[in-house]
Amino acid sequence: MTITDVALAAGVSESTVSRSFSSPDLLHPETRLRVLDVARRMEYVPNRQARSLATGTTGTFGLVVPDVMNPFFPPFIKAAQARARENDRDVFLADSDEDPLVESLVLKRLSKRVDGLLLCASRVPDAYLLELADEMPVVLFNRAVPGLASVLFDEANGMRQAVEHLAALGHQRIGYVGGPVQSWADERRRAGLRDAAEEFTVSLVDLGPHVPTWEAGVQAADKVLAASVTAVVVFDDTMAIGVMSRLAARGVRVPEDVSVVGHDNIAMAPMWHPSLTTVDVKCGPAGRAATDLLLGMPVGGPSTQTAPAAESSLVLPVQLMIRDSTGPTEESRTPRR
Amino acid sequence: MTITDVALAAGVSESTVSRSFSSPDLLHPETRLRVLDVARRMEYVPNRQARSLATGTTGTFGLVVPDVMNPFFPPFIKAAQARARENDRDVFLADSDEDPLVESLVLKRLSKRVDGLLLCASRVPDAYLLELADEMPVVLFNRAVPGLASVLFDEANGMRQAVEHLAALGHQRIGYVGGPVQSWADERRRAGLRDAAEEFTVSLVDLGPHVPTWEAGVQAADKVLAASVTAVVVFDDTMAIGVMSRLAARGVRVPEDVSVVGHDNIAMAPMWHPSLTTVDVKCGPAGRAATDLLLGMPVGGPSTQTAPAAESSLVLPVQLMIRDSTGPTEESRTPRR
DNA sequence: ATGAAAGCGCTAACAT
DNA sequence: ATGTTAGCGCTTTCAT
Repeated sequence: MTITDVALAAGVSESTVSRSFSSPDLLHPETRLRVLDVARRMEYVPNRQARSLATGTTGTFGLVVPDVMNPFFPPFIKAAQARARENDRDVFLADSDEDPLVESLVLKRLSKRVDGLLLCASRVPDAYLLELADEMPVVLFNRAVPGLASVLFDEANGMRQAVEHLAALGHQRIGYVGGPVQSWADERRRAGLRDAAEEFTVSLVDLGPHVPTWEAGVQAADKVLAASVTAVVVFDDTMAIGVMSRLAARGVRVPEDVSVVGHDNIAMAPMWHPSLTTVDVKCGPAGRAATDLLLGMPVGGPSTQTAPAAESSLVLPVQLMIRDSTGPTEESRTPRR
Repeated sequence: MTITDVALAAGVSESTVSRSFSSPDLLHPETRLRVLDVARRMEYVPNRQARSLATGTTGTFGLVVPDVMNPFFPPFIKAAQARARENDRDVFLADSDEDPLVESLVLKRLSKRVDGLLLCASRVPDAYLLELADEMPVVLFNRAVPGLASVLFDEANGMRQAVEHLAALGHQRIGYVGGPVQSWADERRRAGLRDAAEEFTVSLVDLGPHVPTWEAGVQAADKVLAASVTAVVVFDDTMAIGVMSRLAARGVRVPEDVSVVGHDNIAMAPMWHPSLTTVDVKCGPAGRAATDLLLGMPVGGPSTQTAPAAESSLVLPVQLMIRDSTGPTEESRTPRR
């Protein structure tokens, strides 16, 4: 079933058939309807790759994540592909395995086949991204690069809320179990923590960078104990759960002995015992917003040419969810009256 | 950079350039090398969509899952896309939202743009899948249809191991918290449980079908209690954790009062307290195997024509992981000597 | 072993 | 408002 078949059957030219699909308003409504009807009857569907060749667009965009298995990303992925489909687009998914090298390879491959790129927590250098954005629309998620469009969370505020909360509970020495090196979010959170620590006059102990896995959390727990802090902020919930697991195994009570704050509010956070106090970020809405941003950009050109990308950067609010894993320190515990 | 540019620069015809990429062995090695060198120097990369038009293949396949957010799928997705990339393919990801209607729509869209389809736990009717497989390679995961290639787990054996384990612990009345209706895996497990219950002479209580979410597990927990069983097998780990959460909230001890067995061995299973006894299935290897199966099929034709698909169906072994959520019943507890 | 030429199915000027 | 025509970049007979 090609456009020619339909044209013949409908007694019109190929252009007319083409137009009744691609630019309906250029046609007499009656003609369009008739053609569409014939097409439907013949089960004709325009051939995407042929259209690609002719137009230079693909109706496709690329979605790159560091690790599909990290529960932080699936809500974003789900929302992004849903939004894409609603706009008649398909999405190539690629996993970079948390590796900048793999990521750059993936990007090189994909960039030839898509109209735009949605990059999650990208770990490649700014320059590389700027170059990419010079060829096609690029939207960053959880990573900022001056001049590029991005969807971010208000990391500093999240950390401020966490520290404020812990300080209010009487904690004076707070540890930070860091995330991956090269992670923009981790950098931002470190900065946010530093500022907040100063603001609320608590001391901050850096427990180093980690890959964002449960195992790394387990490993970090011992460092938490060694650092003799009464509270710890952890890069993400997965690690926070690892920390709590190990703490429990060592007979340390949460929150009586150590308070734990996570980040992301993944599905498991409220389910864990004790339920995890965490910075709630809305990944679904973020995925939707990022996709809309991308779809709103003119295809075929640099993502920077039309709108100043800085304008199209979105900072989503975050909210500390206070649950059972944080509590007052022993000393500060208010005596019952 | 088009093939013409390279041809001009290398002083050969377009055909020669084309061949040096697509059918290297048809060329004089020297020519091929020279052309390839020029191409590399010019940063020429063959245009996929143009090739698509000419050959009718796309270098792409579709991966459809019911729910990206279900932790069962990410390992499969990760492995599949990795394997695809290793074979110079890209993958379209689509989420069907556990909805057969959405799934069929997605399938209709994708089928025009891919060389093959990898369908996870598909919920559409057999006939629909057979029709699809008549047009292109199709591989099923966690779903069997006579005549179609699939990658499955040995569901019956998993359930047999679970029941055998529980029976050995002295349980005589076992509940089953079922999975989604329309789910092939759920049907198989039900059948496996029935057989095993007979074999080990225990009675089985059907606690009904559920959507595979934590919330559904929470909800099912009360039914578990009402059914006065001493052990329960749950469709998947996510639900099993929901069951345990609610059980704990109601003051019911696991495994002292009720033993719980999950399915899938998701990352969270060993982390939960008590750690979850579960049927371990290898989703990563399954994803790899399924992708290999798909890539091994001749593109452009029905997936059934060459090899009898039944032959190309893979049943992967499963292994019960015994952890803390299962224990002997109070009565059967061996007295200390 | 290589070249010439005819498309693959569609879109987009350019006519009319 | 619709038809004509010339490609988009590549592959693939068919020649040589």
